[in-house]
Amino acid sequence: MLATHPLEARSYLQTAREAPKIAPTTSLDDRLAQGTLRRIEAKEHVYCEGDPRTHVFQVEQGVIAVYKTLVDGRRQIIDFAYPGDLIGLGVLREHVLSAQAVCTSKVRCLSAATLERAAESDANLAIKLYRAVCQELAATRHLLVTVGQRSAAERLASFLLTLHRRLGGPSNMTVDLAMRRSDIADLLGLTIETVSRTIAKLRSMGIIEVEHGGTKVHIRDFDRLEELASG
Amino acid sequence: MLATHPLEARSYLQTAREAPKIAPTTSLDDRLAQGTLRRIEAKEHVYCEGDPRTHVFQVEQGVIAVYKTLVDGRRQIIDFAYPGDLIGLGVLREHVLSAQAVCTSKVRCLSAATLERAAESDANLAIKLYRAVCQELAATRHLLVTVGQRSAAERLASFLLTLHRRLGGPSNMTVDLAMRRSDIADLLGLTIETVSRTIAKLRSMGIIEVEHGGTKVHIRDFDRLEELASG
DNA sequence: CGAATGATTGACCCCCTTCAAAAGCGGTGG
DNA sequence: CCACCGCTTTTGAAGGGGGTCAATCATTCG
Repeated sequence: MLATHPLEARSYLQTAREAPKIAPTTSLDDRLAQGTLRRIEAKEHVYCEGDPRTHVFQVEQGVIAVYKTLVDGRRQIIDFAYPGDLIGLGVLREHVLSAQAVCTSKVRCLSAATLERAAESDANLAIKLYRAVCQELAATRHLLVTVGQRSAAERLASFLLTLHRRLGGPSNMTVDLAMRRSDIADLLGLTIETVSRTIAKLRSMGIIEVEHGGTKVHIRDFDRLEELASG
Repeated sequence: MLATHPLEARSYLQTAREAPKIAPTTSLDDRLAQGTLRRIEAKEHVYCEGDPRTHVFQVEQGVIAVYKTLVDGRRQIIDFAYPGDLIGLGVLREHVLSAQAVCTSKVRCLSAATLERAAESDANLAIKLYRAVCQELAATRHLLVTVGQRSAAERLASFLLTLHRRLGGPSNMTVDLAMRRSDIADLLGLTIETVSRTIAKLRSMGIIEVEHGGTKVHIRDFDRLEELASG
């Protein structure tokens, strides 16, 4: 059967002759490696709500905040994307969320149309996308539980532990808060004042220690932090 | 709430010769049609957190609440799954959430291992799973924004509109609340008392009308309800 | 009917928000 | 070097939205 899509035709021809640039079963990472690298300054947007969804991005360096704003300006951060994370996946032609760099970052850009068309004939790739979205779904659900059910202190504890799991290994007890208090507040459904006060409270309880002008948090009592986060 | 996509043409194998039980490219719907139908009584569980993830389910009838419980009993409902929605997808071998019937329901059961192994060699199927999870991710994000940023009245309005979009067509202004107040509360991160009071408030504002002993809601002023939900 | 379950309503209180001010913390330039 | 400025964070005081506790009402079902 002849391939009908442009990309498939290309891959098919390439496989038959020369070494293909994009083989029928290249991995997601192979494809991403081919994307161009883009540098994003702090507070610059990777994409905005309403933009045509032309690309999918993989964070290489830095932190990207993915968020939704309401008409009156209220903002809910859905996720902080760290190196390795994919952002911009979806089924719609336009972005429903915005993505903004928390600090100077680098992202690899990959054509969404190409990627998703390729996935239509490459089960391996499609499965990878499926798994990536499943991971993201799990993270979003976790945040939903935190925001829907937990107190301010519990939310902060949960947030710090998530950062710790994602950044430092089990031994590294210091996590770097690249984001501002307002970002943490908008992630956890709190105000900056409450975030600040709650951090102070955790500090006074001897659970954490704040360094470097409030940008680094050292976990002093990991067990109590976990207890707080789960309760 | 993984909505499946429209049934596509049957695989060429099936059209060309006999119908195989599971052709290399059967659609998700074909596969689901082969699953056994299981009746679930109200309050009965489809699966529980910690159970081995042996099956994926598609709701055929009724409503299934997918939720997570904290150690102290607090509960966050992640989603109400309605007919057509898929539940139980994921990458882990065990369930991380629980699923419980809100009212007497019917679900179609499909072996998770079989489905996911089939997806590894069937791009078409894998893409369908990918899209289904994307849909669910979008819905979960929407709920997260609601719970993280909106007031009680706004949450209720958002909830009612979501139900309306899902159940009644644009013309049907009456939505059936199959679930109890406690379910709505646990979905929206409120208490049953607040849900009750807020419904009363919307009623006194002339936006909704409650019928059938509190189980049905008639939307009297759709525009004001939308205004509330988006604000 | 009477018991059980769920929904509503009331009174009180607390956690978090809001409003306001002060204090850090870099940068820039005189 | 330090004064100044903008930005962010911290801290304080006051108020409110929703939680908690408790009583009443409604509905269903044995």
